[in-house]
Amino acid sequence: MYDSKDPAGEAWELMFELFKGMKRERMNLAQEYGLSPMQLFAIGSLEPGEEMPMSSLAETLLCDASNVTGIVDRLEARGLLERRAAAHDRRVKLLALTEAGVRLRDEATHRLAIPPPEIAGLSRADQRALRDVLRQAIAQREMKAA
Amino acid sequence: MYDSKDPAGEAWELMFELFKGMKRERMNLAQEYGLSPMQLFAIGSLEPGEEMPMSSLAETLLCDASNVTGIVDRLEARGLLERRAAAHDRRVKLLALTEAGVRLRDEATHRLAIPPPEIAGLSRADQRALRDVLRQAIAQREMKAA
DNA sequence: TATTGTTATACTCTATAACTATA
DNA sequence: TATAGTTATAGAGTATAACAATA
Repeated sequence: MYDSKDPAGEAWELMFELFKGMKRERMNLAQEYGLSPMQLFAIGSLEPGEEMPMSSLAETLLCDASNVTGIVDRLEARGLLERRAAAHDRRVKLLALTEAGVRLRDEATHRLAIPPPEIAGLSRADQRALRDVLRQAIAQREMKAA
Repeated sequence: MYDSKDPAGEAWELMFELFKGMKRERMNLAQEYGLSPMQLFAIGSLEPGEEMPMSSLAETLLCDASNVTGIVDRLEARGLLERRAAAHDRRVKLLALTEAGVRLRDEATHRLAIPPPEIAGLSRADQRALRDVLRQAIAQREMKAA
């Protein structure tokens, strides 16, 4: 038995199909909360109970630091997060979710973590096989970094 | 042997890790061509040699039809596509890639189709296993649609 | 009457550059 | 001097509503 085509290429192509569905879902979810997709992503990037400098959020969001000012302004006006002073460096502002922010984040994160029908409908054995190969894939990345 | 956690949920979480890397790659590629991510996505959505109504592109892009006017304006000004009259319905405008558009699209599509190191670094057996499970997953979708 | 694409409007995201206040 | 965050600016994406041409 042989492959008519590169299996890695086909696998990547198929994953892209699933990715498109996720994009739509994220847009719908953001709209439900009255947030833009980027605002929802920002909320999701903050860990409840932890503080993150604005510069770190800019890296996570893959955008310039100047954009974060506006994004954070709007989320702060909505009462979902707050700016706090950093103890050791008065230039730095630390971001932290408010109680309302934590609630929204937990709910949204939970809903986005639910696998789509394409994955949920697989047999348990196929789900485990998929998980195992993906663990391998991500492990490759960590090996390379070291 | 048992699972400490839902395998579908963990698989979905791991796929999300790979998606994040793809987002960065798409942004970098668009910037190389001097296009916005959305403009590159629009170019990639048009099949060389085929025509697509603007309304269809709006559906593919997951945005309102009014946005497509501006996106297409900018791509047309760059000489990457053109508007054509539809024979049967004079309200409709058909979009078609120019020669330059086809060249750019083919090159960008080819580069985006290259699997990331996480997938390329898997053993051939793992790549096939991943492909087979993803074929199953997408087949689920088609079964449901019928 | 309904539909396709456009325009007008208002808001958000985006990068660049200049600025403030710290370090 | 260098860095964290802001502001100013200009361009692009976004939805809504109103519109023209056509069906």
